[in-house]
Amino acid sequence: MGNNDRMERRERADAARNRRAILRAAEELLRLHPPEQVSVERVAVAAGVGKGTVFHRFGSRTGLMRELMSERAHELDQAVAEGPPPLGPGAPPVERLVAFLGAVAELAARNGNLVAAHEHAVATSRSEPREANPIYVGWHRHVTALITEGRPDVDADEIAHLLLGSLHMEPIASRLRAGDSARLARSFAALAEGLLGRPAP
Amino acid sequence: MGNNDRMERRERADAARNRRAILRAAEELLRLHPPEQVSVERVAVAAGVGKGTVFHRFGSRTGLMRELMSERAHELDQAVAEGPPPLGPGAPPVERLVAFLGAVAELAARNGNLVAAHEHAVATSRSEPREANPIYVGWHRHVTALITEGRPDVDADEIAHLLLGSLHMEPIASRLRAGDSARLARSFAALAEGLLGRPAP
DNA sequence: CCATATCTGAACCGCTGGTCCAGTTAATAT
DNA sequence: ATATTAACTGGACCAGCGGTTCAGATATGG
Repeated sequence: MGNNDRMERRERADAARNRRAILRAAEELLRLHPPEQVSVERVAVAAGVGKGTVFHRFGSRTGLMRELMSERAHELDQAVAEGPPPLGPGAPPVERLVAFLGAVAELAARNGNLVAAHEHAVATSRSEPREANPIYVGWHRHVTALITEGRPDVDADEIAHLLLGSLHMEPIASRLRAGDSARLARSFAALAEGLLGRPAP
Repeated sequence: MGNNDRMERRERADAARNRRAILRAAEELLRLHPPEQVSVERVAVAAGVGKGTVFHRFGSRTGLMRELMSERAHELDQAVAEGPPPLGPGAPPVERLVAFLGAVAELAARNGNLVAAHEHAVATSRSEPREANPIYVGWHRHVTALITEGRPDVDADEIAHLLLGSLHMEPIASRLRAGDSARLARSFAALAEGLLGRPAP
C-alpha cells in the first residue's frame, strides 16, 4: 500500500541523499555550537554541498530549522493523539496538561540548541513575512483545549501562550540545554494544578 | 547636594545633545517599524549623526536598546519600591504580584516594539558575550520574592522566569503592541491567584 | 586665545541570509 | 542503449548588517 497511482513527482535519489546529509550536518553542528555560529554556509560545507542546494531544498534558514524541529516533534504528537493516558486521551485534563507540558520540557531538553536555533532563525530572517510555526500551533491548540476543559472561565488561549513561552526564555532554556527538564516540569505542574485544581487525591 | 566635588569629566554639550537626538530617533523609528528594520545605521541617519557616534556613545546596538528600556522602566521601579499599595509595600503578596504583573504588561504595551527590539538586539549581537539585562533582573527578583512570600514550597525563581517570559512571546507581544494589556493582565491574575490563593473575600 | 582631550562621522571590514543561472544528472520514453 | 527532459546542483554574487578605525572638528579649562 501507499504506492502512488502517478508515481511521478517523486524526489530524486540524489536530492534525497543530500537532504539527509544537510539535516544530519545541521544536527551535528547545533550539538557542538550555539545557534548564531551555525550559519547556512557552514551547514552546507559540513554536508558537502553548495549553499544554493540548502536554500533550494529548505527555502530559508528558518525552513531548515523548522524541518529539524518537525522531525523531533512527530513522536510526541503521535503519543498525544493516540497514546496511553495521561499523555494520550482518557485522563482528567489536569493530569493530561501536566503530562504534556512535562513531555514538551523533556523534548526541549533533549534537543539542546534546536529551539533556540529556530528562534534565532526567525529573528534574523530577512525575507519571510511572519510565518507561524505549525508545530507550535499544534502544541498551543492542545494546551488551550485542555485548559478550557478544566476551567472554561479563563482565557485559555492566552494562558497557553504564556506557559509555552517559557521555552524561549534564556534563563530557562539554558537550564534545559544542560539537561534539566525536571525543574521546569515541576513549575509547570505547580501552575497547572493551581489553575485547574489538584486532581482528586 | 548631588554636585560633584570634581566637576571634571562631565559630558560635553554637543555629546549630550547628540545622545538625546539618537535616543529620540530610535524611539521614533521603533514606533513606526518592526525592530529588525531599525538598524543602527538608520537610527544614526535619522538622528543626523554618523554611525560611529552611536557606537561611541552606546557601545553596541544592545546598549542602545538597553538605555531606552532603562528610561522607561525607571518610573515603575520607583513605584514598586516606595509607592502606595498594592504596587508598593503594604499589600498581601497576591495583590502585589497581580498589580506588578499588570503594570509590567501595561508598560510593555505602551512601549510597543521596545521589548522585542531589545530581544532582537541581544539575539543578533555579534560581540557581546552574554550580558544579563539589569532591568529584567530587577523585575525577576521582585516577582520571585513575592511568590516566595506567598508560597514558600514552590520554585519561585523558575516560575518568575516563566511568567515574565510571556513578554517575549510573539503572539502575546503583538497583542501588547496593539495596545491590549488587559488581556495579559487578566491571565497573569488567574495564574497568580491559582498559585498563591485568592485573597481573602 | 591657545592647548588639548574629547568627540565625530564616513570609509571600511568580515560576515550573513538569500539569489541566480549555466551546467550536471537522474529518471523516463523510445 | 540511447535520447529527452525536467529537476537538481553549487559557486559566484548581492545588499545589508553590526562593529571598528582614525584623521579632523570642536568644546572646554587655563
